[in-house]
Amino acid sequence: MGKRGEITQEKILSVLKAKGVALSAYDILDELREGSPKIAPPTIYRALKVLVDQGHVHRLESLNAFIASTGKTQDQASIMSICDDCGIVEENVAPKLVNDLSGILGKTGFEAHHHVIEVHGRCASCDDEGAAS
Amino acid sequence: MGKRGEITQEKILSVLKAKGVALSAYDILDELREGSPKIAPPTIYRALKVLVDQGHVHRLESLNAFIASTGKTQDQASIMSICDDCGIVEENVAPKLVNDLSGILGKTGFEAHHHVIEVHGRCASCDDEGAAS
DNA sequence: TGTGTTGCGTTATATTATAACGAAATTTAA
DNA sequence: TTAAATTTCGTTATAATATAACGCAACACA
Repeated sequence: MGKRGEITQEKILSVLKAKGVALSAYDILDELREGSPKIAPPTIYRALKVLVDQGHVHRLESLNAFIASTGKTQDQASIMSICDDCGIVEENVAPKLVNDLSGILGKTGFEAHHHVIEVHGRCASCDDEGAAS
Repeated sequence: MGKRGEITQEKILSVLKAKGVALSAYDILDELREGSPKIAPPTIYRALKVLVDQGHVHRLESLNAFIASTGKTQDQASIMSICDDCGIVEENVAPKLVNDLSGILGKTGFEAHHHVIEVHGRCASCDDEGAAS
Protein backbone atom coordinates (compact mmCIF):
# COMPACT_ATOMS: atom_id res chain seq x y z
CA MET A 1 0.00 0.00 0.00
CA GLY A 2 0.93 3.61 -0.39
CA LYS A 3 3.44 3.55 2.44
CA ARG A 4 5.91 6.01 0.98
CA GLY A 5 3.20 8.48 0.24
CA GLU A 6 1.76 8.26 3.70
CA ILE A 7 5.11 9.06 5.22
CA THR A 8 5.26 12.24 3.16
CA GLN A 9 1.75 13.10 4.26
CA GLU A 10 2.66 12.66 7.91
CA LYS A 11 5.75 14.78 7.54
CA ILE A 12 3.81 17.55 5.84
CA LEU A 13 1.09 17.49 8.44
CA SER A 14 3.58 17.66 11.26
CA VAL A 15 5.40 20.57 9.63
CA LEU A 16 2.12 22.42 9.19
CA LYS A 17 1.09 21.72 12.76
CA ALA A 18 4.47 22.70 14.14
CA LYS A 19 4.48 26.00 12.28
CA GLY A 20 0.81 26.71 12.84
CA VAL A 21 0.79 29.23 10.02
CA ALA A 22 -0.05 29.11 6.35
CA LEU A 23 2.80 27.72 4.27
CA SER A 24 3.17 27.56 0.52
CA ALA A 25 3.85 24.21 -1.11
CA TYR A 26 7.42 25.37 -1.65
CA ASP A 27 7.85 26.41 1.99
CA ILE A 28 6.85 22.87 2.87
CA LEU A 29 9.17 21.50 0.24
CA ASP A 30 12.09 23.40 1.78
CA GLU A 31 11.26 21.98 5.20
CA LEU A 32 11.05 18.41 3.99
CA ARG A 33 14.24 18.77 1.99
CA GLU A 34 16.20 19.17 5.19
CA GLY A 35 15.50 15.50 5.79
CA SER A 36 15.26 14.19 2.23
CA PRO A 37 17.10 16.49 -0.16
CA LYS A 38 15.79 14.94 -3.33
CA ILE A 39 12.09 15.42 -2.79
CA ALA A 40 10.31 17.22 -5.64
CA PRO A 41 7.19 19.40 -6.05
CA PRO A 42 4.82 16.71 -7.36
CA THR A 43 5.43 14.65 -4.25
CA ILE A 44 4.40 17.59 -2.12
CA TYR A 45 1.38 18.43 -4.21
CA ARG A 46 0.18 14.85 -4.27
CA ALA A 47 0.47 14.48 -0.54
CA LEU A 48 -1.24 17.83 -0.02
CA LYS A 49 -4.11 16.73 -2.23
CA VAL A 50 -4.70 13.68 -0.04
CA LEU A 51 -4.48 15.73 3.15
CA VAL A 52 -6.89 18.32 1.77
CA ASP A 53 -9.31 15.64 0.57
CA GLN A 54 -9.21 14.05 4.00
CA GLY A 55 -9.82 17.39 5.66
CA HIS A 56 -6.58 17.40 7.64
CA VAL A 57 -5.31 20.40 5.74
CA HIS A 58 -7.04 23.43 4.27
CA ARG A 59 -5.98 25.09 1.10
CA LEU A 60 -6.15 28.87 1.24
CA GLU A 61 -7.07 29.86 -2.30
CA SER A 62 -6.42 33.53 -1.85
CA LEU A 63 -2.91 32.92 -0.54
CA ASN A 64 -1.95 29.85 -2.55
CA ALA A 65 -1.02 28.34 0.75
CA PHE A 66 -1.89 25.51 3.10
CA ILE A 67 -2.62 25.24 6.79
CA ALA A 68 -3.32 22.40 9.19
CA SER A 69 -6.95 21.98 10.12
CA THR A 70 -7.74 22.49 13.78
CA GLY A 71 -10.30 19.74 13.57
CA LYS A 72 -13.16 22.07 14.50
CA THR A 73 -14.65 21.61 11.09
CA GLN A 74 -15.90 18.07 10.82
CA ASP A 75 -16.73 17.77 7.14
CA GLN A 76 -18.21 21.21 7.37
CA ALA A 77 -17.21 24.07 5.15
CA SER A 78 -14.73 26.20 7.02
CA ILE A 79 -14.57 29.94 7.13
CA MET A 80 -11.02 31.17 7.17
CA SER A 81 -10.16 34.57 8.55
CA ILE A 82 -6.82 35.90 7.39
CA CYS A 83 -5.06 38.82 9.04
CA ASP A 84 -3.29 40.78 6.33
CA ASP A 85 -1.03 42.36 8.96
CA CYS A 86 0.44 39.41 10.80
CA GLY A 87 -0.68 36.59 8.56
CA ILE A 88 -2.50 34.65 11.25
CA VAL A 89 -5.26 32.44 9.95
CA GLU A 90 -8.19 31.24 12.03
CA GLU A 91 -10.60 28.51 11.17
CA ASN A 92 -14.27 29.03 11.95
CA VAL A 93 -17.50 27.14 11.46
CA ALA A 94 -20.94 28.51 10.80
CA PRO A 95 -23.15 25.73 9.48
CA LYS A 96 -26.21 27.92 9.28
CA LEU A 97 -24.45 30.56 7.24
CA VAL A 98 -23.06 28.02 4.82
CA ASN A 99 -26.48 26.49 4.57
CA ASP A 100 -27.99 29.88 3.81
CA LEU A 101 -25.35 30.40 1.18
CA SER A 102 -26.13 27.13 -0.55
CA GLY A 103 -29.80 28.04 -0.30
CA ILE A 104 -29.35 31.39 -2.00
CA LEU A 105 -27.53 29.80 -4.89
CA GLY A 106 -29.94 26.89 -4.94
CA LYS A 107 -32.71 29.26 -5.93
CA THR A 108 -31.07 29.58 -9.33
CA GLY A 109 -30.69 25.82 -9.57
CA PHE A 110 -27.06 25.80 -8.61
CA GLU A 111 -25.95 22.79 -6.61
CA ALA A 112 -23.13 23.69 -4.24
CA HIS A 113 -20.35 21.16 -3.75
CA HIS A 114 -17.49 23.09 -2.26
CA HIS A 115 -17.36 26.42 -0.49
CA VAL A 116 -14.41 28.76 -0.52
CA ILE A 117 -14.92 31.35 2.18
CA GLU A 118 -11.89 33.42 3.07
CA VAL A 119 -12.15 36.75 4.80
CA HIS A 120 -9.25 39.15 4.79
CA GLY A 121 -8.86 41.85 7.40
CA ARG A 122 -7.21 42.57 10.71
CA CYS A 123 -7.10 40.30 13.69
CA ALA A 124 -7.91 41.53 17.18
CA SER A 125 -4.33 41.83 18.31
CA CYS A 126 -3.12 43.74 15.25
CA ASP A 127 -6.13 45.96 15.61
CA ASP A 128 -5.16 46.78 19.20
CA GLU A 129 -1.63 47.56 18.12
CA GLY A 130 -2.91 49.94 15.50
CA ALA A 131 -5.12 51.69 18.04
CA ALA A 132 -2.35 51.87 20.64
CA SER A 133 0.24 53.51 18.41
CA MET B 1 -2.54 61.44 -17.43
CA GLY B 2 -2.21 57.68 -17.55
CA LYS B 3 -3.67 57.47 -21.03
CA ARG B 4 -1.74 54.43 -22.17
CA GLY B 5 -2.78 52.44 -19.14
CA GLU B 6 -6.41 53.37 -19.50
CA ILE B 7 -6.44 52.10 -23.05
CA THR B 8 -5.17 48.73 -21.87
CA GLN B 9 -7.83 48.70 -19.18
CA GLU B 10 -10.56 49.37 -21.72
CA LYS B 11 -9.30 46.65 -24.00
CA ILE B 12 -9.17 44.14 -21.18
CA LEU B 13 -12.62 45.03 -20.00
CA SER B 14 -14.07 44.70 -23.45
CA VAL B 15 -12.40 41.32 -23.96
CA LEU B 16 -13.78 40.11 -20.64
CA LYS B 17 -17.24 41.41 -21.46
CA ALA B 18 -17.18 39.93 -24.95
CA LYS B 19 -16.15 36.50 -23.71
CA GLY B 20 -18.39 36.59 -20.66
CA VAL B 21 -16.39 33.82 -19.02
CA ALA B 22 -13.50 33.67 -16.62
CA LEU B 23 -10.17 34.24 -18.32
CA SER B 24 -6.68 33.88 -16.96
CA ALA B 25 -4.32 36.82 -17.22
CA TYR B 26 -2.52 34.95 -19.98
CA ASP B 27 -5.74 34.27 -21.87
CA ILE B 28 -6.28 38.02 -21.85
CA LEU B 29 -2.70 38.59 -22.85
CA ASP B 30 -3.16 36.36 -25.89
CA GLU B 31 -6.26 38.28 -26.91
CA LEU B 32 -4.59 41.66 -26.62
CA ARG B 33 -1.53 40.46 -28.45
CA GLU B 34 -3.58 40.05 -31.60
CA GLY B 35 -3.72 43.84 -31.70
CA SER B 36 -0.44 44.73 -30.03
CA PRO B 37 2.01 41.86 -30.29
CA LYS B 38 4.56 43.25 -27.87
CA ILE B 39 2.39 43.60 -24.79
CA ALA B 40 3.79 41.88 -21.70
CA PRO B 41 2.40 40.32 -18.51
CA PRO B 42 3.07 43.22 -16.13
CA THR B 43 0.99 45.48 -18.35
CA ILE B 44 -1.92 43.07 -18.05
CA TYR B 45 -1.54 42.58 -14.33
CA ARG B 46 -1.30 46.31 -13.68
CA ALA B 47 -4.40 47.04 -15.70
CA LEU B 48 -6.26 44.18 -14.02
CA LYS B 49 -5.34 45.54 -10.62
CA VAL B 50 -6.93 48.88 -11.46
CA LEU B 51 -10.04 47.21 -12.87
CA VAL B 52 -10.38 45.00 -9.81
CA ASP B 53 -9.85 47.93 -7.44
CA GLN B 54 -12.53 49.86 -9.30
CA GLY B 55 -14.88 46.90 -9.12
CA HIS B 56 -15.23 46.51 -12.88
CA VAL B 57 -13.58 43.11 -12.77
CA HIS B 58 -13.63 40.32 -10.20
CA ARG B 59 -10.70 38.12 -9.48
CA LEU B 60 -11.62 34.49 -8.93
CA GLU B 61 -9.11 33.31 -6.37
CA SER B 62 -9.91 29.65 -6.71
CA LEU B 63 -9.41 29.73 -10.47
CA ASN B 64 -6.63 32.29 -10.76
CA ALA B 65 -8.85 33.98 -13.28
CA PHE B 66 -10.74 37.17 -13.94
CA ILE B 67 -14.26 37.99 -15.03
CA ALA B 68 -16.13 41.18 -15.86
CA SER B 69 -18.45 42.38 -13.15
CA THR B 70 -22.10 42.48 -14.07
CA GLY B 71 -22.52 45.60 -12.03
CA LYS B 72 -25.04 43.97 -9.68
CA THR B 73 -22.61 44.33 -6.84
CA GLN B 74 -22.26 47.96 -6.04
CA ASP B 75 -19.32 48.00 -3.65
CA GLN B 76 -20.84 44.95 -2.05
CA ALA B 77 -19.00 41.72 -1.56
CA SER B 78 -19.93 39.39 -4.35
CA ILE B 79 -20.67 35.72 -4.12
CA MET B 80 -19.40 33.86 -7.11
CA SER B 81 -20.88 30.54 -8.10
CA ILE B 82 -18.66 28.48 -10.35
CA CYS B 83 -19.87 25.48 -12.33
CA ASP B 84 -17.09 22.91 -12.40
CA ASP B 85 -18.70 21.25 -15.42
CA CYS B 86 -19.13 24.06 -17.91
CA GLY B 87 -17.11 26.78 -16.21
CA ILE B 88 -19.91 29.30 -16.09
CA VAL B 89 -19.56 31.85 -13.31
CA GLU B 90 -22.45 33.80 -11.84
CA GLU B 91 -22.22 36.84 -9.64
CA ASN B 92 -24.61 37.13 -6.72
CA VAL B 93 -25.22 39.51 -3.88
CA ALA B 94 -26.41 38.76 -0.38
CA PRO B 95 -25.69 41.73 1.86
CA LYS B 96 -27.28 40.14 4.88
CA LEU B 97 -25.22 37.00 4.57
CA VAL B 98 -22.00 38.94 4.19
CA ASN B 99 -22.98 41.03 7.13
CA ASP B 100 -23.62 37.93 9.20
CA LEU B 101 -20.25 36.62 8.16
CA SER B 102 -18.46 39.77 9.28
CA GLY B 103 -20.46 39.60 12.49
CA ILE B 104 -19.41 36.04 13.26
CA LEU B 105 -15.75 36.92 12.83
CA GLY B 106 -16.24 40.21 14.63
CA LYS B 107 -17.02 38.31 17.81
CA THR B 108 -13.38 37.28 17.96
CA GLY B 109 -12.28 40.85 17.33
CA PHE B 110 -11.54 40.31 13.66
CA GLU B 111 -12.23 43.26 11.44
CA ALA B 112 -13.25 42.12 7.96
CA HIS B 113 -12.00 44.13 5.00
CA HIS B 114 -12.41 41.87 2.01
CA HIS B 115 -14.55 38.80 1.46
CA VAL B 116 -13.67 35.97 -0.86
CA ILE B 117 -16.77 33.84 -1.35
CA GLU B 118 -16.61 31.35 -4.19
CA VAL B 119 -18.87 28.35 -4.37
CA HIS B 120 -18.03 25.45 -6.64
CA GLY B 121 -20.66 23.05 -7.88
CA ARG B 122 -22.99 22.41 -10.77
CA CYS B 123 -25.12 24.96 -12.51
CA ALA B 124 -28.78 24.30 -13.26
CA SER B 125 -28.27 23.47 -16.90
CA CYS B 126 -25.41 21.02 -16.33
CA ASP B 127 -27.46 19.46 -13.59
CA ASP B 128 -30.34 18.90 -16.01
CA GLU B 129 -28.00 17.37 -18.52
CA GLY B 130 -26.69 14.95 -15.92
CA ALA B 131 -30.23 13.93 -14.96
CA ALA B 132 -31.32 13.54 -18.58
CA SER B 133 -28.54 11.22 -19.66
C1' DT C 1 7.73 -16.55 -9.09
C1' DG C 2 5.44 -14.32 -12.68
C1' DT C 3 2.02 -10.96 -14.06
C1' DG C 4 -1.05 -7.14 -13.48
C1' DT C 5 -2.04 -2.96 -11.13
C1' DT C 6 -1.31 0.96 -8.50
C1' DG C 7 1.10 4.65 -6.87
C1' DC C 8 5.45 6.99 -6.25
C1' DG C 9 9.75 9.60 -7.52
C1' DT C 10 11.81 12.12 -10.99
C1' DT C 11 12.49 14.99 -14.94
C1' DA C 12 10.81 18.37 -17.39
C1' DT C 13 7.85 21.96 -18.35
C1' DA C 14 3.59 24.72 -17.99
C1' DT C 15 1.22 28.41 -15.72
C1' DT C 16 0.76 32.39 -12.87
C1' DA C 17 2.86 36.56 -11.08
C1' DT C 18 6.18 40.22 -9.92
C1' DA C 19 10.84 42.74 -9.34
C1' DA C 20 13.57 46.02 -11.34
C1' DC C 21 14.88 49.40 -14.47
C1' DG C 22 14.85 52.73 -18.19
C1' DA C 23 12.05 55.68 -21.15
C1' DA C 24 8.07 58.51 -21.92
C1' DA C 25 4.48 61.48 -20.38
C1' DT C 26 2.97 64.82 -17.16
C1' DT C 27 3.52 68.29 -13.57
C1' DT C 28 5.78 71.95 -11.24
C1' DA C 29 8.54 75.75 -10.71
C1' DA C 30 11.38 79.14 -12.41
C1' DT D 1 9.27 77.50 -22.43
C1' DT D 2 12.29 74.78 -20.49
C1' DA D 3 14.65 72.30 -16.70
C1' DA D 4 13.87 69.45 -12.73
C1' DA D 5 10.87 66.42 -10.25
C1' DT D 6 7.36 62.96 -10.38
C1' DT D 7 4.59 59.47 -11.97
C1' DT D 8 3.33 55.86 -14.95
C1' DC D 9 4.29 52.69 -18.41
C1' DG D 10 6.74 49.20 -21.33
C1' DT D 11 10.17 45.85 -21.23
C1' DT D 12 13.35 42.42 -19.71
C1' DA D 13 14.10 39.14 -16.71
C1' DT D 14 13.03 36.07 -13.28
C1' DA D 15 10.35 34.30 -9.32
C1' DA D 16 6.69 31.48 -7.53
C1' DT D 17 3.12 28.11 -8.15
C1' DA D 18 1.58 23.84 -10.27
C1' DT D 19 1.22 19.75 -13.26
C1' DA D 20 2.16 16.35 -17.34
C1' DA D 21 4.42 12.35 -18.41
C1' DC D 22 7.16 8.47 -17.79
C1' DG D 23 9.55 4.63 -15.70
C1' DC D 24 10.42 2.06 -11.69
C1' DA D 25 9.18 0.07 -7.27
C1' DA D 26 5.87 -1.90 -4.25
C1' DC D 27 2.10 -4.58 -3.50
C1' DA D 28 -1.75 -8.05 -4.97
C1' DC D 29 -2.95 -12.14 -6.65
C1' DA D 30 -2.63 -16.24 -9.01
